[in-house]
Amino acid sequence: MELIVTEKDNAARRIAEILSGDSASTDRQNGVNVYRWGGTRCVGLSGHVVGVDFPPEYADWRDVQPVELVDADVVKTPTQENIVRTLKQLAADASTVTIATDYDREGELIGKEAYELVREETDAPIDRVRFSSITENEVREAFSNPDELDFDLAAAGEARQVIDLLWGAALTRFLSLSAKQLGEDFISVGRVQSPTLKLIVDREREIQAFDPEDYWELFAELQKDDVGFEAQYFYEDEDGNEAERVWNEADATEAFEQLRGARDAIVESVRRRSRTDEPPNPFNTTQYISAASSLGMSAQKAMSVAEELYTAGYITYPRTDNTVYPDDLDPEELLSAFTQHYLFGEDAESLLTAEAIEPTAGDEETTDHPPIHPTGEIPSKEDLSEDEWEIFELVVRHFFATVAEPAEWEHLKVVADANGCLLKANGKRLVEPGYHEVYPYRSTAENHLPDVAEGELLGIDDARIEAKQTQPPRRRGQSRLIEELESRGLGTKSTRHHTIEKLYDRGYIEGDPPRPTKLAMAVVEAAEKFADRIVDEEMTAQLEADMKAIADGEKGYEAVTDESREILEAIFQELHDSREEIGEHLRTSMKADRTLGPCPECGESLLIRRSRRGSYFVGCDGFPDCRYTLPLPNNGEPTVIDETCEEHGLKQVKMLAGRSTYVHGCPQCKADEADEAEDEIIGACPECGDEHGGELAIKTLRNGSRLVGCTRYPECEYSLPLPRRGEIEVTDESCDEHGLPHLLVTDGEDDDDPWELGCPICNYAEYRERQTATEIEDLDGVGAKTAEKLAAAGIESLDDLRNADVASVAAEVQGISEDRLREWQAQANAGAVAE
DNA sequence: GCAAGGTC
Repeated sequence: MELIVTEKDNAARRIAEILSGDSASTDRQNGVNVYRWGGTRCVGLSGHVVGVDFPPEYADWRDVQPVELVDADVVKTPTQENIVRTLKQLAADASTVTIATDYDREGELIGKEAYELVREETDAPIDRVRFSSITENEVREAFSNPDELDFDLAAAGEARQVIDLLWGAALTRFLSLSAKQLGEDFISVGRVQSPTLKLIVDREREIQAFDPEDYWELFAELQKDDVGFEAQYFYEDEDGNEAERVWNEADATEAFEQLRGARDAIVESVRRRSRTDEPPNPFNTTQYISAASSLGMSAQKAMSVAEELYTAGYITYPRTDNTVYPDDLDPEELLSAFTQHYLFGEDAESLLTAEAIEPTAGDEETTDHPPIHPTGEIPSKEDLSEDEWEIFELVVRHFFATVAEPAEWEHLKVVADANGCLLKANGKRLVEPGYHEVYPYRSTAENHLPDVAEGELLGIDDARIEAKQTQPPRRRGQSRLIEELESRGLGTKSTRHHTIEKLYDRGYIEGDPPRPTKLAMAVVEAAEKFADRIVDEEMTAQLEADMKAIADGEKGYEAVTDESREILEAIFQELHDSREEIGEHLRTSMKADRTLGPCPECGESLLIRRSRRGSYFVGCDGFPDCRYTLPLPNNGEPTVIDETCEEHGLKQVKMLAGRSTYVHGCPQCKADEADEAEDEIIGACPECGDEHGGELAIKTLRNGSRLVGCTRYPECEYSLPLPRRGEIEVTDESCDEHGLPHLLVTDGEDDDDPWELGCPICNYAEYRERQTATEIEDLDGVGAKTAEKLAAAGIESLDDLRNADVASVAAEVQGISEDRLREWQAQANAGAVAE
């Protein structure tokens, strides 16, 4: 039997289709797809199926000195046991094995991992094929000219794995131990995440150190006949450049007086030029994320939607660095796939009428995957969620744009002299819309100026002066950060968005655009002082150079990893004496991130704390001497924001709970409001009204939540949730079914359009129903398609998922692994706790 | 429980 091993199931299926001429059948073995035709079997891995780690005796952080990790062994253990078992079973019966993992460094290493697993079972020959896209020609060509595994290239990847583990684990443990943070709030550092964090911290330092400068700008309205247009004052600076900002007030006032005295303005010059506006290059991952972000999608969301569309077969693989379409992509053919479509048809037809179709191309041509483009298979809009359709359309239109004509703009610059003051006005007009006709994501705003000629006299009106200040540099948004990481060679197409997400999870950044926490500033400071390499992007550059040397056979794996161990060892010698100091610095900063302000009872600080049961509350730093506390809401993670409550001098609290993130405000105010609020009785309790006379009342709790609850609480726990915000009004209307009055919620901002909540029992029932309908799709990486598949397997709500037998669901649903399901199950359970 | 890199 001949065995073919690919990097992922999707690749295995497509290769099987090509090589078998569509005759392959699918078996499930240990829950893994195995494609079979004739005497051939083809199986897909799931990326790395083994992982590197320390031997078990290093597992306990308290028993092992972090420095001991520097010289510890590193062992490989299976992480995807079902796949490893299947691979070995297949290998035992194989007469030849072909490794067909992705054509890049990590693919070579994944191939070597498969090689070693196969070698445990058989001496059969193992060869390697390489192809840059899974198309009939490329695949057939590759399989008719098999090559050998490149062990040097794989060793380069192994060196990276080991160095990342040693540095990451040893320094992470050191920092966590020194700050006595061993639980889930450990303090992590790594070769990629820490320079990324430093990038964010450095920008924050620039902002903090920024000293604004005053300047003035002058404007006037020029008029030709009845048409007015704005013009701006400018002058020639010392370097002979055109400048608009006047840097001292006296000059500005003088120029303004002069401008104000102008009766008219004479046109000095009119310059027209045309500018070509080139269509975008094919999408790599970074550019795709960036485009999706201008549609308001986070990097994480953009990637999970793209993965959905990819697994469903509508777009190509979404993780790629490539910005050049492969030769075998026939743009005409792909366009033809859209000509019959009710939405895309017209655009596709018009693009096909061009004389020659020449796609744009970027600078990066790689061998792993083609740029992201539609496959030609078109989903119906109803089958996709809104986000999925939006992204599908983006990818289709982006492909259209890459084969469309450039646009042409006409720029017009008018310079006029007004009483000795020079004024300029810029106009632009889109002469040839070109690719904009099929790609509506970029601005085509025009600025029309009237037709004026040199020497013409124009009216002048409305001269004004504006005092301004220079602004600090802006924080980078997520997609801007990812672009920055790419340009600095940090991380990879598949990891950059995870890196950012990790910084959020670790409590290093908050908000959007991300801002560093005090802890992040302290971690970067500590690292800069004692282990500069870990926050320096140079470490990646050096590693890349070493990996290249290993791949080229110029350096050995041992030499590179030994050298790295020595450097790390030296760092630990430095760190040794500063442990206390570093720990203290980190702890102080962490506390600062959680501090609200003075305790009203004792004057110490009020902090966000966590009870032993895991719920958050506000407690005094003077505990146990001072036992002052305030409650917090029980959904989400509290975080301190900059706004301060003037009455209590406490910073406000924001609750991070994914989609339902909200500002809780000052916890003291919330508690006071609840203490003052009177319960308002609205009817009998449906649980205990008949028997015990319990009544339902609208209640406000000290943690800010409101509910309809029984007056016999805690004997009777019947309750219905109410919204946190807005004024609740009890109306005269009542519910036929439950006998309770209808409620009206008036939000301060939107007085005219109150929310008719209705009967609280009916409202809650409807709310639950809506929840169930969308909750599955709220899980990471689940889109409409996957939700549909899960529903077909009987999983329609989070409750279903919590109670599901993962193994049997995985066996029933194609393309969803047990691991994935387990992750979702964990998310569903975490959600249950948060509720 | 640590990293970063695959994949889902």
